[in-house]
Amino acid sequence: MSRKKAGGETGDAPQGEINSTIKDVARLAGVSIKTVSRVVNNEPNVTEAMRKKVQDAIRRCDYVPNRSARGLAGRKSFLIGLFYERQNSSYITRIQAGVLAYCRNQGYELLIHPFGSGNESVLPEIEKVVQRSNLDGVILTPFFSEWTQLLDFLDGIKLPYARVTAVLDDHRSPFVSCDDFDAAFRMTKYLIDLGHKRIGFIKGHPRHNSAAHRHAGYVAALKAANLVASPDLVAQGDYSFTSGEAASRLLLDKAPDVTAIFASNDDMAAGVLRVAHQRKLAVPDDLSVVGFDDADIARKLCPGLTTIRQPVRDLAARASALLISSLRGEAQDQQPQQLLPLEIIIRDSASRAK
Amino acid sequence: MSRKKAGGETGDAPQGEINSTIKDVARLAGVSIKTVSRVVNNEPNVTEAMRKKVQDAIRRCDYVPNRSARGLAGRKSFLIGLFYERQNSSYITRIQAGVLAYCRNQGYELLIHPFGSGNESVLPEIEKVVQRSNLDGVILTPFFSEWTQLLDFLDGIKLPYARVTAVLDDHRSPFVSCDDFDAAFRMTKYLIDLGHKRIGFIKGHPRHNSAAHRHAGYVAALKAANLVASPDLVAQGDYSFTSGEAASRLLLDKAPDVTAIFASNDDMAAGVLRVAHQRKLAVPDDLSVVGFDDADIARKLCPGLTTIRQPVRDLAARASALLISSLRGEAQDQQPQQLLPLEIIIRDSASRAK
DNA sequence: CCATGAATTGACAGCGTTGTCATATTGGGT
DNA sequence: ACCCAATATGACAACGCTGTCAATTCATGG
Repeated sequence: MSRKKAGGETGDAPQGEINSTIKDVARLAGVSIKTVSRVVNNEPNVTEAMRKKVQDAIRRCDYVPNRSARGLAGRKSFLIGLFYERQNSSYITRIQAGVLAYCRNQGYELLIHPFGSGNESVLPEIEKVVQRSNLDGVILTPFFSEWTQLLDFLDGIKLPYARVTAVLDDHRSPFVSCDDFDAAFRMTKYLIDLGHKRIGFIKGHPRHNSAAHRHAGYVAALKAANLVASPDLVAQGDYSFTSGEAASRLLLDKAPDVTAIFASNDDMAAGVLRVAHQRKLAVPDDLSVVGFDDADIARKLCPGLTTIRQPVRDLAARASALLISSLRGEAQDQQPQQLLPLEIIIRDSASRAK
Repeated sequence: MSRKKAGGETGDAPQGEINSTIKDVARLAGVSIKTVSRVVNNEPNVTEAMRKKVQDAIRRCDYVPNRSARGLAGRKSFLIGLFYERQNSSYITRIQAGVLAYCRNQGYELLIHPFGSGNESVLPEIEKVVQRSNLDGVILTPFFSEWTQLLDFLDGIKLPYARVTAVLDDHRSPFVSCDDFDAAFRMTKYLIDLGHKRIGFIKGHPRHNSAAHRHAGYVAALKAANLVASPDLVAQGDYSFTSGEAASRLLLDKAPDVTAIFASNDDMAAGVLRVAHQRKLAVPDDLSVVGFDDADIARKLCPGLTTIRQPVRDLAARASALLISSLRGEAQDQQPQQLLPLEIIIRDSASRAK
């Protein structure tokens, strides 16, 4: 921390050698440190002239407030946590990007906290982390964002949180989500419009709300087109690649006449591709395959995967905004619950049914 | 921060309602706060009996030191940064996991800092981040770990760093690396042993040292087997999927008789797979393809990609250990430069030459 | 021109630690 | 027993900032 500054950035700033403190700024501006503090924190009741003068001094001595001192005095840490399930790198990388993009500008730093999959045994682990990390708030992604026990715990210790999650009807805290149902509906309709009548579906992890919504969208689209939604056409997966392989084998055995398979995420769709390859089914000629998420892998598979793009980065940024504005005690200048649109990305893995 | 504790964890700890401070511990143990501080920080000159007593008190009132106060008083932040290039999610997720695994236990928290690709324009951005974030040290991954200008900057401000990087011969700071040359040599030899004589190679990003080492390993293996290392067999890539596609097209045009292609990483290998698919070349029957990294995607492609596994997590954990021990001012109890082994992972994308 | 309340500014006491230095306390060596 | 060094412990002042509240300035109406 008390490090030397890089020398001679802008022709040797006046006081620019050592990390300057609020006192230096105050002296330079000829005001009290409290006034500097007011300007830094955008507090009201500072005349425009004063604000200008102070900001100028801040710039001149390259002042950056000391996080520790701020935290100590103000009982805040300016640290927010991101809880997520280990794995799932593409998704989480994008979440991180979104959160960082917003938080940094707001003077908050991000502490990432990958945990094992949500079950009893991680709860104590989470408790410990929360206690040590000194967080001002956290951002939750699925499955954590839907895990009642965890939410109860956070509510209990009054740790503010915002969530990225599937649509749900609790009223616990702000959240941001996508319309999984609608997107699955549209994707299914897209396949139907391509002439497919027997469309298989691989469900996601039963614990994730998104899995149910996506499945419901699929069923609704079939119904809307007067197609039968037979259980033979559906297999259970858990959003993992291997579960996609297993489910598609099962599906292909139960219903060898399917001409298309809609996997609830891209990893499972990759599993379907693998199985199709093993069984000498050409994709998309013999079998159309579509996924969900538009993960990194979707464009790298061959054929490129037709899928649904989640605006993950934006979801994360909005969740951050929600969290930070609530940390600031600001009135909800944003709606506490937001629904973002999903976009179908057409690549090469689905084609007209023969 | 000054939050209530979760109620009634272990039958209502004695003083456990509010976050307790060092004073509470001192009172409970009947000693001065300084002594508590000594115990917490593992300082010498504390009798065993005293240490026990204090540790017991700490446990009884569930004490966790306040990060901000520690930072302020000790001029440390207990925050370490991880700088990396945006993109490349699989690799970076594993790096994060490795760093976290080590740092958390040591009482350090991780601040992640993705930046655009290293060029002049990110340097100021990095400077700003360093200044605001209050880091005690940073961990660098390629390309940043090999970027002289950045290292100069960090040296200039005396910010300690440790690196994950390709082998290099500077003596600037500790680093951890893998033997890219050797692994590439062995992989090439593996292909040669499968009977391949015309083996194409796709180079990585010229700025990364690993790219040169991998290429050198390939060339050396060919030479060792008395095969010609013709320039026709080599194409330039930049570690991206699209560059893999482009390079393999070029390669296949220049040297239509290649029976195997060694791509310098898995993303580019995925690009090769895509092009092979487009050109109706069956992999591995018509063309063997191998990659490097064992990224997430390697096992999800079809066919599964034969590649080289980097112990990324371990690399990151060791770099963290190096950094933290230097932050503590400990004598180098570890070698400042470490070389980790690489392992060939055989899947289904390479087979005996016809 | 003065009184009044609102807006602006400042003085100062913490916040919870660690660093420094002074003060016990201990264990040998005579 | 007695002295000295070494070891253990404690008192207290920072660290750089924010919160509180008092002091000052300003605008307004009488």
